[in-house]
Formats: sequence, C-alpha cells, structure tokens
Amino acid sequence: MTIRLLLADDQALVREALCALLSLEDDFEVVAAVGRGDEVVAAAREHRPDVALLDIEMPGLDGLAAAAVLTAQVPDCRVIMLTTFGRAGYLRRAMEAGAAGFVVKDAPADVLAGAIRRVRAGERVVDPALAVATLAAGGSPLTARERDVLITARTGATIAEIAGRLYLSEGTVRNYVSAAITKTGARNRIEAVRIADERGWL
Amino acid sequence: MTIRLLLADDQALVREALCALLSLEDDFEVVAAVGRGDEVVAAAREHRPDVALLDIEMPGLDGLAAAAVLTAQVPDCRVIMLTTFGRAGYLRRAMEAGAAGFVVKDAPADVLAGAIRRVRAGERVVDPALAVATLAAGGSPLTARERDVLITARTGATIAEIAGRLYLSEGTVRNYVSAAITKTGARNRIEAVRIADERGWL
DNA sequence: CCGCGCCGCTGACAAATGTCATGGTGGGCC
DNA sequence: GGCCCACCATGACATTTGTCAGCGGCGCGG
Repeated sequence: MTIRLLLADDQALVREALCALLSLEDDFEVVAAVGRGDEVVAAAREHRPDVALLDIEMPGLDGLAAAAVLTAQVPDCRVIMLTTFGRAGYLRRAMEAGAAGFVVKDAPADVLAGAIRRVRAGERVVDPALAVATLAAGGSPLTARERDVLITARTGATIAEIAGRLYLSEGTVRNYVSAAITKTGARNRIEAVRIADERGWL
Repeated sequence: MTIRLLLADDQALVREALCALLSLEDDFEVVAAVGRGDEVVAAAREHRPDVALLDIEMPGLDGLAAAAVLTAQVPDCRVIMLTTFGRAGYLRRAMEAGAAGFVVKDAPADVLAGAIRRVRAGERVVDPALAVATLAAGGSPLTARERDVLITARTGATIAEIAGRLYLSEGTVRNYVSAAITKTGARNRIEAVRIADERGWL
C-alpha cells in the first residue's frame, strides 16, 4: 500500500530534490513531477496519484487554481499545498480550493511525510500556528474593485493608468484607493499594496 | 576523493531535500546543513567542506555576506550561490563576494552536480545566459544615497518618514527620489523601487 | 590647483494623489 | 416595497509628490 505522489513545483532543482527526499521513505512513490500548474491535471489523470503536492507560485496556472481544478476533476487525488509563504490568505484560499493539507517549506521533512500519510488516511492537515494566524487575520475587507485597483497599482501604475486599464474614471480610482488605504490602515497606496499583499488579500 | 559539501538554506524542507538529492551521487557527502547565514562560517570551520552551497535569502546573515566572510576566513572552501532568483545584481554581487559559482534553483539537478564538481576542480561556473544578462544590465547608476532612499521607500514610507529615518531634509529626499526615478526610467517612486529591486540595485 | 561628482540644503512650481461630500444605479434581503 | 451595500461617477479641496534651478561643502583625480 505505497502512497502514489504527484509533485508540482516550478523550480526544477527543488522538484527533483523533493523527489529524492520522498523516495527515501519506502511507502512513498513519486509517480509524476511537473513544473507548470497547467500540467497538473493531465499528469494526475495519467498517473493517478493518491496525493498531489502543489507549490503555489507556478507558471501557466496558479497552484491554488490547479488545486481547485484537480479536486473537481480528479476527486480521488487529495491535495496538499506545499509553499514558501505561510501567508494567511493563502491558507484560506487553499482550503476554499479544496486542499486537504497545507505545509510550508520551512517545516522539517518528517512533518511533510506525516502530513502526506495523514491526508492519505482522510485527515486534513494544517500547521496549528498558521491556522490561528489565519483566523486572526480574518477575511479580506476589500471589495472586488478595491482589490482590482490594488493589484493594478502593485505594478507601479499611476492613478491615470489604473483608470485606463480598468475602464474607470480617475476619480473613481482615487476613491477606491482611498478606501483601500483606510481599510488597511496604511498611509500610502504603496503601503496599502504591501499590507494587502502580505495579508493575502490580493 | 568524495567532495564534502555544506548546505545553507533557510527552508528546512528544501535543505533536507537537497541533502537527499546530493547524497544520491556517490562522490558527494553532505557534511553540514544550516538554516541561518550566521551559522555558515562556524559550520565550515568545524566540518571543513570542500564546497559550500549558499542560498541568498537567509535570516541572520545574507547569503552574499556569508559568502564574503567564508571565502575570507576559510579559503579552502569554495562557494556556490544557489538561489531562487537569477537577478542580474545578485550575480554581480556574488562574484564580488568571492563566489566560484552561481546556480539558480530553476536548473535541473545534473547542472548543480556538474557545477559542484567543476568548482571543486578549480573552475568558475556561471549560467552563460545569466552572465550575458548581467553584463547587459551593467552596474548600478544609483548613488549610495539614492539607494538608501529607495530602500527606505520600499517599506511604504512617505517622503517625510524617509527624511526622518535618514536624517535628511524632505526636499533632499525628494531630489534623490526624483533622480532615482529619472535613472530607472520609472514614472513613480513605487515603480522606481520595483525596477531598481529587479535589477539588483538595492 | 582646478574641475568634477556626490552630498545636503532651499525655494518655488506643477502635477499627482488622497479625502470628503454627494448622487445615481442595481442587486440582494427582510 | 424599503433598506443596505457595492459600484461608478463628479467636483472641490488639501496634501503629497515630482521637477527644476541654484547654493555651498567635500574629496578625489588630472
């Protein structure tokens, strides 16, 4: 009863290294490893893994989006998000995407191994400290448009450019930015972007 | 004639995974693995590795700074920077810090293995594409103060706050910001920060 | 020694940004 | 239907910001 694993991480070295690490455990078998989010589902269909380990930052398709598609289309395969940042918002969105586990890359290897076995057994696995932080952070107070504006602002666009790209008037954009600044407690739109980003609200 | 290796990466999982991966090669032996930059030198003194693989993003001491100290104090140990970002500025600074090699985590495992063996043999190893990009990017056009200002601005501080933290007048800060915006070709200080950061000028 | 560039400052001006009040629309909910 | 809220907009206003010209000082290389 070996556990069949799928690995998805855009960094080849990390991917191969994790493969080597997990293969050391004799109840694990890595049946597929991909480097792009949009290759996850096809690989899962072909190799029928029991558990998929998905990084969040990936080209092609976001790890969170990949998780959502995967749980919908290949329900036998359970998903663990394995990512660099323990951002509060990521955990929330991972759960919404149907992930069964969430492990940060800071964790030691045996935590990951334990998580894989427990997820395989039907449990949901999340670092308790991270769960607390997420609940404390709460959901995003931003409206959809405020989010859009901040996301565009993140690239360094001026108010005028944001208005152009979003087909809004400049005044409206300024209002949204102002609202976002108030809600984040920032004093700039640049700080507002930073705060919202850190909280996983973007 | 096995090659003795030291690993430094702040993410436990990546560190252990790389250890597993490299241990598969029978001419490699991982003799130490640390998670903080300020533990590198002590570990190198104790375990006398032939080659040290250092991540750049690390708590305690920057990987680049650790490389500089290491090459100065333990000259028998050669250094390979092993990092996520192939930023032009990183490569430049790595070379200045005395690193003998530079490998991005995007690279496949055999590239890393080859780099280790070649560095051990006395060669210097750099991804040619990255080297070209670095030469093309050229050195930073920013003066020291312009850099300071941008670094402070990165946190989301207002002009007034930057002035306060750097003990400068607001007008002076505005002048530096303006100069930095001109030199980066940006239209905001926020975009200037982003561009300078990407180029490794901060 | 003289020029040059970086440093730090000032003052003035234009442009961008943030804040506020206000108003209309439409969807969801009691 | 009435209420609330998100959404989009306008206009006016204060503040912040970016730009420009110009000043003196300092260190370094020709």
